[in-house]
Amino acid sequence: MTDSQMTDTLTIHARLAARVDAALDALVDGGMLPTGLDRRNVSVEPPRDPSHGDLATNAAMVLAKPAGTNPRALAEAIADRLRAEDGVAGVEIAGPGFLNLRLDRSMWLGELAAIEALGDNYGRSAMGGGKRVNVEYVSANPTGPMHMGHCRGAVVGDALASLLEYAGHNVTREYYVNDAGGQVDVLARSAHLRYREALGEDVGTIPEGLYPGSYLQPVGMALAKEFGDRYADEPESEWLEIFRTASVAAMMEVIRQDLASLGIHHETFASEAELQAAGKPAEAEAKLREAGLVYDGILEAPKSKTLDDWEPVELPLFRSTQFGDDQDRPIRKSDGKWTYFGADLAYHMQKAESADALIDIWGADHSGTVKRIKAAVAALAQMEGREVPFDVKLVQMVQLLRDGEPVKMSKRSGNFVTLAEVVEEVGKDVVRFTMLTRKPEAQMDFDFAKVVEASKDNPVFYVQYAHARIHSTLRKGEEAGVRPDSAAIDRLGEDEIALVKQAAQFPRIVEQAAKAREAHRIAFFLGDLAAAFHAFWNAGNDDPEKRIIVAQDDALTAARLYLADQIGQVFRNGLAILGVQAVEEL
RNA sequence: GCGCCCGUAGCUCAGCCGGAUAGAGCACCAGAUUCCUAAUCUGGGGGCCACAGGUUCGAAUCCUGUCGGGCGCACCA
Repeated sequence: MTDSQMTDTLTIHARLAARVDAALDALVDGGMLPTGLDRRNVSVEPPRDPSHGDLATNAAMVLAKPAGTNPRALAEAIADRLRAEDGVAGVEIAGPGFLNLRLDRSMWLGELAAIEALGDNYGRSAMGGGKRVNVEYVSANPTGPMHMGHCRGAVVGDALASLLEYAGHNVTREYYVNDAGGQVDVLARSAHLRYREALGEDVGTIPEGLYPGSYLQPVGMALAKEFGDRYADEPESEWLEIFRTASVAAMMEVIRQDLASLGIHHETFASEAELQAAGKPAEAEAKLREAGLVYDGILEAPKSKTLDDWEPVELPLFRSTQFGDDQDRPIRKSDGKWTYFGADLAYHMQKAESADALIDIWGADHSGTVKRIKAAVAALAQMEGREVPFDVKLVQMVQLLRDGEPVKMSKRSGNFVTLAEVVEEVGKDVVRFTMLTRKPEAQMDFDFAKVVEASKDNPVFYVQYAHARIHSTLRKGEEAGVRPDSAAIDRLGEDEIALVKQAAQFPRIVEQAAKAREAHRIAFFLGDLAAAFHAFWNAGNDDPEKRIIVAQDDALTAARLYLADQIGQVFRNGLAILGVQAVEEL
């Protein structure tokens, strides 16, 4: 039995969903429901208002219509089945046909045992069924260090990859290296200038059109050391390729370090240059031409602005309009080289060969190109009959603030805030968690002063504080000679059960977040759980009997420590998905 | 002009596949500290879910339109 299968059989939310399902099966056997009803919209989840019970299902409302019966009657029949189940204390029918379930205490206390047994695997799910999901994120151009503009997409992509993995998918984290376009030629020329500088030449100010950043100085020095003055006065044709390869490699090394400082490690770095060298875009073009999806045509002049040098030219165009795009898109330029899109199209087709689903994380400034790339993947389905689900997640800009004032960034002058600087200043955990406290498609501010604030306004801190409190309590207990023990677990009261109920939502939250592909839901769940734990803790301030460590009552203390220990486990598991450390002390 | 994202409390934002009386934090008001970390907690006031239609047993959620904000609209990357 695998870990994820264990989760499914042990956790409350999975068990109850299975029971509702079984009740429906029984009604099908008994002839009350027709066979083959679509149950995808049947949910089993806690009602918003806790007074309605522990769990509610909408099964009767969803199925009544297709079954040709009325919701109340169907609800009665389902309720009868569920009442007979062990651990179900009561079933009520409410409103238009909700079934509200009340569970025995023992069911909830049993969830603590499930957390203990599953440990780091509590919350893992088999939902993904081992499907191969390729998540492409970051893919920053290899022309310099990462800056803050890349940060959010990097974190969002990485957390999403972990989340999907946790939910039972076979995930590949991929970085697409744009090492074939004009910008890497600019990089090579910039490196050549720094190379001459390293040889002792006074290069003055860096000319317009070259990358001015000082991060290229070490690259120039390394090249000077390797080649001496061999290429100092040679024409570009002699050195461009060599310098391009060397400087791209150097930049990728810098980027890998930047990513590592955020705890991000991609399994695959796919090179655009290699893709082209392997003839992939040409292969794709041939296939598409055969299917009538690429033709030679003339592009309309751009509508946004008038270009002086615009001339209508015949180019190979991909029929993206057939898939909802506004315009067909060129895959090659008039000089015969591949456009970015032409190569990207081939790249996505290649990715689709070895994946069951593709996800790209892009900056919102690329929103205009979503349709054409989705068209490319859709074209693949049309040509080969293999449909690969493909999501492009757009991540909005982050506005950097310092004391409420925007921090100015200008890439042109090389004067941008690098990722490394920010991580150095506020720490990896703060950066990661903060980026996940908002849904990715909403704009966000990142205020240096606020994100490092040690108060409950700061969700990073608030969650870590809850975990640290649990840890320190366990330590205190140990000092007093009491260890967590479930022997007296029946003595836990309603407050404790309420905390368990909340923590027990974790597996369900993981599945829903994975399905929606939204890792930020884990962050919000942890924030809520932290609030519940702090409230629970505070009750002990008013009433010493409610403290976790209760004087003169080792059995009860052990039971509460056991509870705290399991809640701590849920924090650790949630934080692990987000790639944030569960600290033991603040 | 066109495309994408956003619009929920004074502010910053959650709100699951349509579900029951729309939530949290900040700010504001009133409280709690002989305490296992008060870096915290308890209670209170505060809403036309931008607006107008539509779909249906039911809409903040789905559809259409309008308004407002952001991003984008090269054979660039």
